[in-house]
Amino acid sequence: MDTENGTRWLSDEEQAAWRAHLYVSRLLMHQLERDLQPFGLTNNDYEILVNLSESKDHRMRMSDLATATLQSKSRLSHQITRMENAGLVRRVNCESDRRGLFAVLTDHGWKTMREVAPHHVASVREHFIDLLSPEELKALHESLAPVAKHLRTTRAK
Amino acid sequence: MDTENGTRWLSDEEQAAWRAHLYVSRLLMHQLERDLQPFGLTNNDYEILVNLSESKDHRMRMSDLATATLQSKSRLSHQITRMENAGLVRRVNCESDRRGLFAVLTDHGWKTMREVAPHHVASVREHFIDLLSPEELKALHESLAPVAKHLRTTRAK
DNA sequence: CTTCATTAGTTAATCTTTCAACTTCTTAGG
DNA sequence: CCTAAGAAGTTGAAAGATTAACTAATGAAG
Repeated sequence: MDTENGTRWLSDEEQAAWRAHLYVSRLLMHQLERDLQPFGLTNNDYEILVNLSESKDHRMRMSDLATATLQSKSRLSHQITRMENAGLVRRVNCESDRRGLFAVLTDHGWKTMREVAPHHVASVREHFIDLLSPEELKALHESLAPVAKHLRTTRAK
Repeated sequence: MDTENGTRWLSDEEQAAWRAHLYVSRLLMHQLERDLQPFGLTNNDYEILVNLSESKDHRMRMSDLATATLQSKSRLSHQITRMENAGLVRRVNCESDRRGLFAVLTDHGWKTMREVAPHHVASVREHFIDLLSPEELKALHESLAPVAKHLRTTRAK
């Protein structure tokens, strides 16, 4: 398996699997983005709506939201500003920690979420879930779990 | 499986698998980017170097390169300009079609590629390939192949 | 209490990506 | 040939992302 200078290059099968993963994840994101476009949302917008929708009182602290969505504080701050301008979300001060802010879903944000979610799920099904058998999906999940764990711990960031 | 308004929501297992995929692909790209950083390259830079390195005469037409890397012509044009400024690549006119341009690897680009590739492969192994058994990898690849095919045909773009 | 390191979040500057308009060249039809 | 449609690529402006510097509040240690 090893070669010349000691590098363990990828075998053909490894290479092919790796490139398939790259290809699928890129194109998939692209396709989901396209399917959200008619609703005036980006993947980023949608992810934030999901997180807030699933949170108690439809609100999250900026930091927690940044962590949950794997974004930097700065990026999230800009993102929330945009979504605030779009009326999807608003900032609310935190009583217990006066440095802190909540991002809170507005009525319009919640309504948008309820309206768009079915289309988004359909999109995820069409371009991913329904193309795999339940067994394949389970295997995929189980294979990915250790990778996820590794990456989670690796990013001391 | 179906519910209320006729939407086929994701089952718990589907949801978990889907989110694992999202999580892994995002964090993985991030990690690879970080590992390339010491060499002054981005994932984008690297991908272009790979494509040119594997091409005859280390050159590709701009359009083909854009297609191969799934980027818009415009984005590629900017990208190549930056890489040209970094001395990794240069533009060369095409004889047979005078609208056309080749992106060509410079000596420095080729040298950079040879130097960085082993580290990048190590990175891909550490954060992905070596975390999966050969069987898992094969299964993953086989599961993803139809998805890739679907996405390729779907994007009339 | 006071000090100081840390945490929460924003902001300005810079870099990258996207979008639409544009130029130049090729090619298919008449 | 001549013309019009399409392809190859670039460009400038606008939107989004990143980086580093900054403000303000918290909280632990003396």
